[in-house]
Amino acid sequence: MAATPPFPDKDKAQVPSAATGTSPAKRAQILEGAARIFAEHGYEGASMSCIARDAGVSKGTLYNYFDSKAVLFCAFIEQCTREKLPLMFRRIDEGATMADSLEHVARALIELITSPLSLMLNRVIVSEAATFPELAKTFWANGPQQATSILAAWLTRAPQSELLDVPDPTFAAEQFYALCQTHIAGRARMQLPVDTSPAYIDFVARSAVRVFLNTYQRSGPRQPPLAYVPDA
Amino acid sequence: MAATPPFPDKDKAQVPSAATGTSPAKRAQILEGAARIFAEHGYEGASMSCIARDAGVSKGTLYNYFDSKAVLFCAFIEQCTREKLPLMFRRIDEGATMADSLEHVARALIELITSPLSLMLNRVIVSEAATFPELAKTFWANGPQQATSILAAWLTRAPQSELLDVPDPTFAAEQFYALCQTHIAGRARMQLPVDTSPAYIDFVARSAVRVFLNTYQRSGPRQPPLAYVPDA
Amino acid sequence: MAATPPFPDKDKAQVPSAATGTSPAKRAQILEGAARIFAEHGYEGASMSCIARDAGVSKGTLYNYFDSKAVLFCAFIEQCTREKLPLMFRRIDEGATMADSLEHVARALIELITSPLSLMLNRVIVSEAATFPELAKTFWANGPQQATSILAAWLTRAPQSELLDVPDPTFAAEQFYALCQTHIAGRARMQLPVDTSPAYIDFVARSAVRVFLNTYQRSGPRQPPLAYVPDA
Amino acid sequence: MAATPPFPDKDKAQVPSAATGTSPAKRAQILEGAARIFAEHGYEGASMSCIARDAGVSKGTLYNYFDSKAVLFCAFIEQCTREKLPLMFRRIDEGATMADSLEHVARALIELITSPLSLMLNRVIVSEAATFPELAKTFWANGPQQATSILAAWLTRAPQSELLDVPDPTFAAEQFYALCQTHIAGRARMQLPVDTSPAYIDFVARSAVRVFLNTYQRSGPRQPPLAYVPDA
DNA sequence: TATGAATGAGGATTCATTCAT
DNA sequence: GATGAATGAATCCTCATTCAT
Repeated sequence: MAATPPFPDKDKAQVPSAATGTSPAKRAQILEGAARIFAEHGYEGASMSCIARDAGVSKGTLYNYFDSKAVLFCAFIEQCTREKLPLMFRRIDEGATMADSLEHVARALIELITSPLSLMLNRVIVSEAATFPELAKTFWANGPQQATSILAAWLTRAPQSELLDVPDPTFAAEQFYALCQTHIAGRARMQLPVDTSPAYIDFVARSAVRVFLNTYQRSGPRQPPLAYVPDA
Repeated sequence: MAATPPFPDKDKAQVPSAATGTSPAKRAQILEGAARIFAEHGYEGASMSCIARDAGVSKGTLYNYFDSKAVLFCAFIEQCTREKLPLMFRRIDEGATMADSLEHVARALIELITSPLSLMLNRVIVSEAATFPELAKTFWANGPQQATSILAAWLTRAPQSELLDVPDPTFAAEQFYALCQTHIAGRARMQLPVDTSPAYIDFVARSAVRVFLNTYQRSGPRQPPLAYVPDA
Repeated sequence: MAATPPFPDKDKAQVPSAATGTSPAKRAQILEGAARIFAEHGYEGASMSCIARDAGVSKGTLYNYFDSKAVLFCAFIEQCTREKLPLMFRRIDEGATMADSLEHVARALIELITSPLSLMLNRVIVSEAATFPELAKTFWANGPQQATSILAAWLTRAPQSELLDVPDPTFAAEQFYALCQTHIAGRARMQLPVDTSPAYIDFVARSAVRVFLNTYQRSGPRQPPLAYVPDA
Repeated sequence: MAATPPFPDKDKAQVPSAATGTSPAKRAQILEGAARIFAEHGYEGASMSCIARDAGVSKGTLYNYFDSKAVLFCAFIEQCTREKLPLMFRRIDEGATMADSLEHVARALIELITSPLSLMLNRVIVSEAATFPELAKTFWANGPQQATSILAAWLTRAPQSELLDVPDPTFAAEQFYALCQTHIAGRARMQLPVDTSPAYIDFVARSAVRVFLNTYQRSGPRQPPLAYVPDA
């Protein structure tokens, strides 16, 4: 029974080949349409006709700019990932104290993690991770890794480096990043209802900072854990 | 242009199906095939023909046991989620000290999070969360929520409750759960290469415990952060 | 058994279709193929593959021109009904006498009723009347109703109105129409063998006229009934 | 392109063959289920599973009693046609006058023609006339032909034969039968709305009688045409 | 004999891709 | 370069029929 061809070879699009289209404006127009459709329906659920219609071009033009659905999908993910993700966490807003600065970071991370763009990219990349492994790498490098790198670098810079005891800044940054995901991130990724009120985000952020500093701050009294009071 | 295009519903109210298949063995056989295909290709990418072939039954038999692809998918997810996930984190192995016990928990959580079953469920549920929101709920209840509930309950039980200051056990458990995901979980979800050596997992586990206890332990000296030494 | 079987509607609100095909020639070509297959096998018995093969186009093209089998079926019936049926009985050919004129009408009606087109439409419309009630309306309006309307109008126009006593012209026309169906129409509808020789049609037509005028003619001697002599 | 087998050979069921079932009760039970399903969905639209379920037997039993769907369909039509149709017009109820008697006949014919059974048989037989030509013959013989035969015989029997001048009784009966279909029968066959109030049926019946007798009655004055007054 | 699970060809429909205009 | 009609393989699902129990 070597009969029916089992699955379409999604990733045979290795040859960058033809793609004769040249107008950057039209290319961008197509990518915008692709973004809307892929974001809503995922890779398998999106159809090239839909994308063409949404982008306002013909299917022929689509194929002039992108050799295949797979290539278009990758281009879309790469573009979002490279151009939009990094903008969401570029630098650390310094606060009055180190704790203040870290709270800014924590809130920024939570916002990054729960942003529609990030969640959508997470969703489509996770679901196509086996088919397009490159996309996961790019996403990781431009999203989580960039954020933790910035934080790790900050941890080792004066003046905060004076106050901290951080033997492995990368790992410490990743712990902080993990703490910022408490309760919210996993649920958001599965589109389960989540409390994203500013008060709750603030609580999560301050809790993350407190737990982090209780370990990584060089001296000073241990801070007791926080508790969430919804109305506060 | 007289008529609206008439829709040939005709007699949908037949309820011809209701899955007449009854043999539990064959049902299990089908679910096994479905597991392989859904796990590899996701919901949209899997075809009923493929599943039938893989399960060693005809397409007709598939539909004798499951009314539609959606129903089969849900049955598969529900079964994995209800029957296999809870087995992966049932109880807390007590150690000599509270830190030992928490290290056992941390290792168990990391293993749960990085298990192929859990990752696969995560992947397909995330990618179909919009279509099948119930599945996310079930997964959450049987996986992460169960784990954190068990941990939260343990935190409030003597003797460890004597030694801890945990105003919000659920949140504390979720912070611990988040800490256990440091570095590993996000990468694993995207099928990126990940260091899952026992040594590294041990390091992550002990780091989580240390950070956790530095905040939630009622008294005692602050423990300095750990550093990973790969060769150790 | 948690969840209700989720229905994967997902995104039916796409309106991906709307029949993009535009070439009238190809549309006509498809309708011709559809005519042959629907006429022979009826709605349920016809398959889109067959129609595509017969029309000499691919299945995809079929769906570029018609959104579904139901739409194609309706288009086919509507076209036949609107464009071809009315041509078969447009006006009344006046004869030397009123009886002559009515005989022309009768023969035209019998030909209409027994024409392959009319019989085919009758057959498929009757068998799908419950599913596509609009088609029956359209057929009736363009076929029988048009014919009886024309006749009813003629009955009330001078000079024949002078000679006739017709209190209810519509009903009178329908009686005449019914008389023209004597012996032939019912059998033809069931594809039973039928004597459609000109001589027999002539006999039926003249019998209808005679019976009709014996009641509706204002004065003059009653005409005795006719008898059919096959050899004549 | 002698490629795909175009249509299933519906009528290959010539060999009466196996059909090992023997219990007449079970056979009747199956036919009752078949009646309901075929009546509602037609031949193509009915499924053997549906029929089995509706009849309360297994599919295996179905095939023990009837070799195929085609055979079952024919058996169902034959049974209805032979056993139920003739009961609907068995004899002529004599009235005080010949006109009275004919009015009884006319009303009985109209009721026969518009009865659900007759319309259903008409529908399914017409739609499958090409596939099962035998059924049309049987239906005709047991329905319209029987009715017109009885009437033709009555026309030639004393005392009415004395009063009538009927050179071709069969044809005369068929004209009467045709007149009884005025306005109602064609519409009913297409499931178009039809006035079946007793008053209207009465009007149609009396009109048919009047028109008939104005030609076929041996003597007496011409009766003027009737007009329908709904409220009367 | 009665059952109903199993079969697999065939149904309507979709969609990535090509190519003549 | 842009278009969109045409293609046909692949999709989910149905159903007449068979056959082991």
